[in-house]
Amino acid sequence: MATTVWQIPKASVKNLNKHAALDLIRFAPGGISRIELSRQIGLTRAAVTSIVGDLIEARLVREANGQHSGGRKPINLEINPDFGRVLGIDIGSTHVTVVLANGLAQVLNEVNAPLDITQGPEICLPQVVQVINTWLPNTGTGLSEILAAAVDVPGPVVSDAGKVGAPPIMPGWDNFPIRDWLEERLGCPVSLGNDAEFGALGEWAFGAGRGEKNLAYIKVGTGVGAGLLLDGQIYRGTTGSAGEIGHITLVEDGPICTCGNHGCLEALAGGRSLALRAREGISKGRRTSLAEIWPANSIIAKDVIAAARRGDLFCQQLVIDSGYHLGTAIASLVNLINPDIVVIGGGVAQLGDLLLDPIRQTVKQRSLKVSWQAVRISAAILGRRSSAMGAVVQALSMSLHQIAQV
Amino acid sequence: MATTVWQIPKASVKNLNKHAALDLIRFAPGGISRIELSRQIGLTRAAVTSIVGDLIEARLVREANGQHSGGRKPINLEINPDFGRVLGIDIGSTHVTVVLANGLAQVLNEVNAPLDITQGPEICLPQVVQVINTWLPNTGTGLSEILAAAVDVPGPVVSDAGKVGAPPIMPGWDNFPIRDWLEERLGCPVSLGNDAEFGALGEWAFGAGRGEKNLAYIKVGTGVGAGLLLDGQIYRGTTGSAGEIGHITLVEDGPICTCGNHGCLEALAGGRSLALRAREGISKGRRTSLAEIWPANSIIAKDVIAAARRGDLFCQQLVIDSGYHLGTAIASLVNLINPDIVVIGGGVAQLGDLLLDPIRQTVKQRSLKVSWQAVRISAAILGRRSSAMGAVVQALSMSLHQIAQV
DNA sequence: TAAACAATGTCAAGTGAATTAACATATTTG
DNA sequence: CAAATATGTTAATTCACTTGACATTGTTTA
Repeated sequence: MATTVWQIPKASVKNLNKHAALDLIRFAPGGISRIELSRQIGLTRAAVTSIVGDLIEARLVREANGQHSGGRKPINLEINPDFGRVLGIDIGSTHVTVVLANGLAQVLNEVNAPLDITQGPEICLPQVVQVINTWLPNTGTGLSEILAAAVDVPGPVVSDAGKVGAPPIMPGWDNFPIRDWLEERLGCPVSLGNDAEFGALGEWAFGAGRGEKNLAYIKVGTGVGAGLLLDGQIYRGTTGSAGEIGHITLVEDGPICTCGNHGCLEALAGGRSLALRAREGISKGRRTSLAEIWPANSIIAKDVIAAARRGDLFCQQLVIDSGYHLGTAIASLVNLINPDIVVIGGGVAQLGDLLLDPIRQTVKQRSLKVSWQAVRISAAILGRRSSAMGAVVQALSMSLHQIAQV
Repeated sequence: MATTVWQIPKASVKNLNKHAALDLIRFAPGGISRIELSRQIGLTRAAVTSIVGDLIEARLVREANGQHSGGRKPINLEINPDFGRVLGIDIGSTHVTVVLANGLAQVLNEVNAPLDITQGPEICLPQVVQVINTWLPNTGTGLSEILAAAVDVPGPVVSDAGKVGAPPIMPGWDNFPIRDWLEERLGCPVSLGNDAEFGALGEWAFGAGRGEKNLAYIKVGTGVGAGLLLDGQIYRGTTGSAGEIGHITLVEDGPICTCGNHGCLEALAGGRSLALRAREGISKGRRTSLAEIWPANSIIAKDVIAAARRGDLFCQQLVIDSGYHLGTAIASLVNLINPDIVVIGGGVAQLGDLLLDPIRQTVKQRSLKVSWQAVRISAAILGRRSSAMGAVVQALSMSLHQIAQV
């Protein structure tokens, strides 16, 4: 099993084993004992006793109960939920979700608010802070109690700089110092990431791909993007734009995409395309419950998904078509990446096998046997919250490892 | 810069810094000083002095001369070329190449021999050993002087087991204990890898992608495969079949491929396809110097490449067509992986820009701006020897780090 | 040319995270 | 209840690394 997500900073190579132990404790479902730690890290029991002693003294870890067999009952260790609280902030193209979590990454409270990302950072970010400032006191938590926060946005991120690259969906955000701006207003360390990347992290830590070594999370929202977790580490690529599966060309002269090209996956299977195809169908007189909506061009992807769920055959077919296109692109990904699991997230993933079956079928047909036999294709377990939970994981990584530093 | 290729075994986490220093010395072009090591590893000068002292005492490293500026001249360090010799063995579908190298990975001697991989391991492997046994004594090196060897084969490898997965081009090799068999006959540790994977390693260490963090090596031979080096580490995927770019579907109802599907990249742009398209053109009466060859179905990819080189316009067009198909698949790879560099290797890569320009053009057209702007697309510098050199790097990794262990 | 400066490299004492080897504790089993 | 088994702790020791002083080797300046 992969052990670390946290990129260990150079200054702490010294305490490598302490950080390794901390991550093993964090991500072990149901806790882990000292002896199991010693086996996995490769240290002696004595060394682990000493390391765990430090972690308990720092109030990061506590002892709990677990099961056993044979001799003496092992003492289970888990993160101390009261060591502190963090925020996970998921900024989408039309909304923001903020999650308050404790040390165990348990969600204590949550808030949603609409947002229009095209309005740029000067409008959006103050809105986000405003939402937090009015909501947080009601949860019984002061802003000063927050140890760290992580934010994700739907575009490629230059993570060292805390800015976004050149996102087509985020006009005006280019070069704005998102992380620094938020750190100042929230008064705590902030980490900036990509939504699909954090989705991958969330599903890896607490979702469908728990503990897998190689995971791809496909976020099918307004756009389509992938977050990659390879050999147990988030993979960002050279300029932070790895995983841009949405702009793979599938159909030579297909419909035009927001990126300027034709026939991109996003233009064939994304939320925008789903709505568009629904409207086209209606104008051609296809039989569907959506025909009642007026004006027809107010139909959005959410409507199509809801109708498909209710049993609307036309909308179900639209979803299935999306599945085949997604499957084609995912087959390429499976051939190239050879992952353990592909997790499908975003709105349409709620439809489960209706979407997944055509994906699975296409992947089986279009990728190498060794690769498709090894891969599971599942819907996101954390659903709408995959990315926010990934942000929580990231925020906890920051504060846990920072405190463990000394 | 990426520092390690060698996957550090658990037992040596203790000497982490010693291994880090060794790799920095190995891959620093023109040597590296103690002070530079201390900066890059993050240790004090005193600690580096001690570590380097150990390495010199073990005869792995020696002092050499370099340039300076300012105060005292730094003493450059390099691997001691005489610490030992290794073999790099590249098994292709029709040939085997064996390279003898010293500690600095300098090629001392080389041998080529034909081979038919479809004859299975019981025929091929004894042939390989036979080639080595007759050639090696002439180089002034006894088999007993070889510290380690690395072998690559053109199929997915289960590297822990030292066997191949389920390669379509390698019937009969499935489950044969290639590594163990060779270790016994050669009397030294052997590492088994995939040809594209070792090609990536070779070009990363001494070729076109020297020291890059994220590199993809595309081997265009009889088949088409990619080796991936991500975040400075070889990436193999879950079952060792990552990088199978050759079986990405490009054309829905395209020509049939060896894998059973239709329209795979390999069936459109691989060596087999190149020869096939040449024969088809001839039978249609196209004007080409290849028409002289008789019978027409004896034409192979090598002939087409040679003709294109001589200026045969028909053959050049075939190569350009291959370039566009390769470009389409590489555009997907660039979108997904966002690499620093894509290195094109194999026979056709000798043609340089004739092949690369259509690739570059297609990638520019079909991938995201942030990604194609960041990526270089180059031909392999090591040419035919990319994989064999990667094998040398791997073999040296084994012996250097094993000796440094204690 | 000598003195000052600058950078690299080494040495010796001290620190702390690990190992080793013995012991303590808790739970199941005969 | 004793024996067996597994987990966890303790104290002495080891060794990689830091600290701070010093040595070496080069350039620059008075």
